[in-house]
Amino acid sequence: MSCILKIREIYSELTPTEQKIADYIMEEEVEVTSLSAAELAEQVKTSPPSIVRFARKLGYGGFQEMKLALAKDAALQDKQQDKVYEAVTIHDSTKEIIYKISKENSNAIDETVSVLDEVEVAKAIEVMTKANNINIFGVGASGLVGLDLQYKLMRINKRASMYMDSHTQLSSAIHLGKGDVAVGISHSGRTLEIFKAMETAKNRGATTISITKYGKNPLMDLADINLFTASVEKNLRTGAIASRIAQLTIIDILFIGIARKNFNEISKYIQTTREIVEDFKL
Amino acid sequence: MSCILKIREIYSELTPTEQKIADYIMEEEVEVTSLSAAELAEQVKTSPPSIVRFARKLGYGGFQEMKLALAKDAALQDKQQDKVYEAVTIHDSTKEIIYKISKENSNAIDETVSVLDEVEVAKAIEVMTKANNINIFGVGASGLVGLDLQYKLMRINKRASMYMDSHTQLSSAIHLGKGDVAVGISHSGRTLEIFKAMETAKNRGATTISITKYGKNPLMDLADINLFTASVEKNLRTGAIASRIAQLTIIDILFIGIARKNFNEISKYIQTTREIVEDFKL
DNA sequence: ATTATGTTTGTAATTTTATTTCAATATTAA
DNA sequence: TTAATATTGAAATAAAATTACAAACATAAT
Repeated sequence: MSCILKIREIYSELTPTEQKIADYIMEEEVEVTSLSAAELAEQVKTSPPSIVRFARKLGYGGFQEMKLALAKDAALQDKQQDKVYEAVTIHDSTKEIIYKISKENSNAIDETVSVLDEVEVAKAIEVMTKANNINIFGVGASGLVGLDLQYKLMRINKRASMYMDSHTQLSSAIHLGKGDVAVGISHSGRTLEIFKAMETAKNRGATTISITKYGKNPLMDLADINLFTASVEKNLRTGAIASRIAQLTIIDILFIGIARKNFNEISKYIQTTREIVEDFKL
Repeated sequence: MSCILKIREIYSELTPTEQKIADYIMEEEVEVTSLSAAELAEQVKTSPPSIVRFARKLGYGGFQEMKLALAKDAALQDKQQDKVYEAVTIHDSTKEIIYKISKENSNAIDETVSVLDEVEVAKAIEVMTKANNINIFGVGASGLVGLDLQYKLMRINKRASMYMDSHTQLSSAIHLGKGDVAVGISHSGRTLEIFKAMETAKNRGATTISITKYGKNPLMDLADINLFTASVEKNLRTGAIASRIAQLTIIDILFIGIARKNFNEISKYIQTTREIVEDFKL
């Protein structure tokens, strides 16, 4: 565990002097690394022994050991700093674009993992595995994500319908019922067509799953199960860059979760698909 | 720069005793952290002053400072270990699936960056920016990636044709000529339809860009510009999980690269698109 | 209020550790 | 071979961490 975290944890049971030391370390985390026990004592207006006792209380062998732990913390923090990337500018070289875009996409994945509720994912996998019919709704970039999900499900003999236009979406939604599942994909969670189709599906008794950005929005309010993506989007205000990667990561998780449940059958299907597709290869 | 890297860099200009110290530190990197200068000297069969001189030679203020640097190195190394993920198994919990899939996707991006040739990317951006017509070819999962590229280009008023079936692909390819660009997406680089369409495009004088996994394959042999994705694919042998994320990252890079070239016009288009799309929102 | 008890804290002594000085030794060039 | 230079470690020194201990403080019981 990180040193700072340890400090926070036992802060309340520290003596006044120790709390003063804790305050200083939490404030000046990095600087402490280059201080001696006596110097630190001077900063905090206390004595070297108190510093050593403090280090011991945190579970370290002594001040020296605590300093090493703080250095490690700082290193990881620096690493974290790499995440603070900037948007691409007109003056960026190709190299910089490659770096920034890849970072942005990586971050989208990491942050999505941190907002994704594991219980909701498990529920989604459960209902999709048991579903009679699966309907997927999405338009624009989210539509492509929906197609991806449909295509993946098809490979494991799990039929799903995916509609990108509003009329077909509503026509299809109206025939859903109990035991069916509707998946609505919309980054904003405010896409009118998707909302209407999902509303219809829900009224008909289908279980509804939303894939939207994190935060309150009409679609997640409506849906039974909510899967969130991180909402970062920095580049050129174009939208649909990092958000799509995040959505696809959720799709992958759902797919693998469903595929895993009946692994043996499924690997047979995949093998067959694979062999047939191979015939078309050079 | 990491301490070990510094050592390697100046290794040849170290004195015999210093090289012995260097050897020991490179071997026992982590352990050194908990040793005093005298203890380390004993291990290496030398004296404390030599240890201190060694640290100074690397640019540190003293042995203490070098130890802090080594601790930081170790922390980062531990972090790196996170990358060694395993494929999902039937027994994995939802939590493990989330973790493993996200890691796999992150890694696909990182590794793609490492195989992607910056010069080829720059060339691709250049020819696509100047192209009269852009034709995109892909089938299956790669077809969805192609659609994504088409959709993105459309948003910046750069018309591109994307065809998912072989007949239309060939019919379209035959009308290409000099100044046109054909983009062929195929993970294996061995998809027959895509190869035929790209061959036709090339014969007609169009510039051809391939997006395939890293390594020799027919499509990259044919194409003028080759963009490679990392070829990792561990999960359930299903294909099209990480590879798709890698392909999309390349698409993002191309898109941003093209969009950047005429930034002002483009942000106007995007703004307009955005406003119109907003009208359809809740 | 006063005393006994235990805790907290800093001073001073001690120990450990790092660093510097310097002379012995090894290496290199003339 | 010899002079100049570089390398190295023993001993001395300086700096740092740690310990021992007693004063100061807080708390509870009388």
